Amino acid sequence: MPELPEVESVRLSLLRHVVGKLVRHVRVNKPQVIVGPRTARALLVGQRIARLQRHGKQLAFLGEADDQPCLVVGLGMTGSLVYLPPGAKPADPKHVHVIWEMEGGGRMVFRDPRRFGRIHTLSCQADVKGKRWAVLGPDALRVTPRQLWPRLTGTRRAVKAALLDQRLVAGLGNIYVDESLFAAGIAPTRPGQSLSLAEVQTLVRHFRRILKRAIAAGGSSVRDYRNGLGQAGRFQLQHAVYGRSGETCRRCGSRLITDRVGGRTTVYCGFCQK
DNA sequence: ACGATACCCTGATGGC
DNA sequence: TGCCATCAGGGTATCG
Repeated sequence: MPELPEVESVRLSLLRHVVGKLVRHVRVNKPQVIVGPRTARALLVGQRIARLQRHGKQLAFLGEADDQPCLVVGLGMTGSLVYLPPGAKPADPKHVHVIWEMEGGGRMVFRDPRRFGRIHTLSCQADVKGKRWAVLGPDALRVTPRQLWPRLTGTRRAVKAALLDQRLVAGLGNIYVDESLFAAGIAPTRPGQSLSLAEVQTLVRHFRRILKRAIAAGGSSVRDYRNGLGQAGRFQLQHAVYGRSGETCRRCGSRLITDRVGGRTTVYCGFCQK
């Protein structure tokens, strides 16, 4: 499940292989994954990729000029973007939906078995922020407690459901919400409304720290996440609650609770999280 | 208007 | 061994 740290790991691992490179050709196997025009030009053919920019869980491929087409990729649950050096073949050719051929013979492959991922084609750079990212909240690595507090207290929903809502804050998914709420000692079921500024300060401090550590570890590979070079992450080894359903709390030793909050499986400690 | 739920989709898993 | 049900969940649509 690519969340902010996984998408950032993909971005960092792709940088050196695609930035500054001309896109020579594109092959689309599954047009349904593309939202917007599907012409070669819209898919960056003939353009040089100048920058890779991330906001929340979304990754943008930007050209050199403001008025050139751009791509915004959302990986969904099982989507991956992998760079293949000249001559290399995808580890698994099944569910390969789009292939870009780059200058020099390298290729970038979009693969997504569950097909929740999307590639948005936009006609100019202004549309990335103006259209695609306008609906998203501040990036989770940049949001301040002062920004987040009114957003969380403005809803009666469970704080977990609110944190998963990309319109309030962008980048957190099921893994990092559970990990952050555990670290901050806040129960996921608490109404957003009930959080004090001090609690939101604690929460922000913890999710910033956790996200940065996760990026340093190359993300969490729970099932099939891989970075832009096909490598697994290692942060799943440091999870305190996610995926530890029924096991004991590392802080107090009591049995972790498994519940459904915000429509998602949620693991937390009934004693450490109030 | 808000919040909860259904849906999309495939692969892994477990029970029989 | 094979079959079926269940679960995983990001984002969006739809319903109450």
